[in-house]
Amino acid sequence: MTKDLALMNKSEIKVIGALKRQARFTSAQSVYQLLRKDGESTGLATVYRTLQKAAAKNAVDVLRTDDGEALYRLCETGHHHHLVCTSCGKTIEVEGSSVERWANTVAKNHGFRKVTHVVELFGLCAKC
Amino acid sequence: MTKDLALMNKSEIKVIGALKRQARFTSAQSVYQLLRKDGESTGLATVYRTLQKAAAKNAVDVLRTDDGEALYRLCETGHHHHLVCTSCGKTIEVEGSSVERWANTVAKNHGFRKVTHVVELFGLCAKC
DNA sequence: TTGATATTGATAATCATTCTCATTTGTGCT
DNA sequence: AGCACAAATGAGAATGATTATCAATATCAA
Repeated sequence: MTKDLALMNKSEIKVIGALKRQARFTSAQSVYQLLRKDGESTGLATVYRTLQKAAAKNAVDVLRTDDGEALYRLCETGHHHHLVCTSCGKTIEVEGSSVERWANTVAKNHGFRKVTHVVELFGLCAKC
Repeated sequence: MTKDLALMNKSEIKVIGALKRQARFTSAQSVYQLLRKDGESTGLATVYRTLQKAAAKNAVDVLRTDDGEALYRLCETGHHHHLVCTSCGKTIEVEGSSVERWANTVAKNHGFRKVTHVVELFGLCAKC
């Protein structure tokens, strides 16, 4: 969920605001370009700093392209996963309670603690 | 599963062979260093080429570190997922038929085709 | 052996991300 | 308002994994 605007400083408002306007996962570089087009003077370093801080506190979701580039997205709901169209980038947030249970069971069976999981789905959407 | 050695050329044998000796996910840079320590003259570019080709045909598994570095691993079984210790790197291959079913159902419900999924678990193993 | 073709290793080039640091901005205090 | 000091910022350099380039080398059929 989006952090209350009142709790953000000016840079965070600009960066997260720009991200909010994107419907799909967007790279830090792209966010930087978008801000520049809007006439903002925000620096690239600030964009990276802001996005990483936001990701660290789960305010935005992150995933990686095949070549390792980090993509960010401001999501609506709490914990969820994504179904992403590899052609047009359309992204659907999906629930996965069965996956959560499975992950916890597997972890417990092997004596693992503090387990987190990465679950993302990719494919071609109906239109593509 | 490992491609038959007879079908590999010399470079592939060296690179995949070095990877085979590693118990955990290993970077291309590390594989290169390992080969050098063994006195091999294999070039860095060849290591990258070989690992990527192998990954493309699912002969090795790939995952990414938090900073985007690609890590490779030669796995035993067919399609599976991993439970990785974030401290020592110990990796366990796990099955997830329930996850596969969930992924297919979700994809179908949203009209997606040719769906693939990324599912990895991270945590602290019993020893760490 | 010979010429066509594919592979290789050294090295340079790319490019996202991180680091550095001088400057600006924010904040509490008087 | 004026001031001291901490935090945030932006410009540009530095880093480091990955790619691209290309001449040298290995492969192999005829």
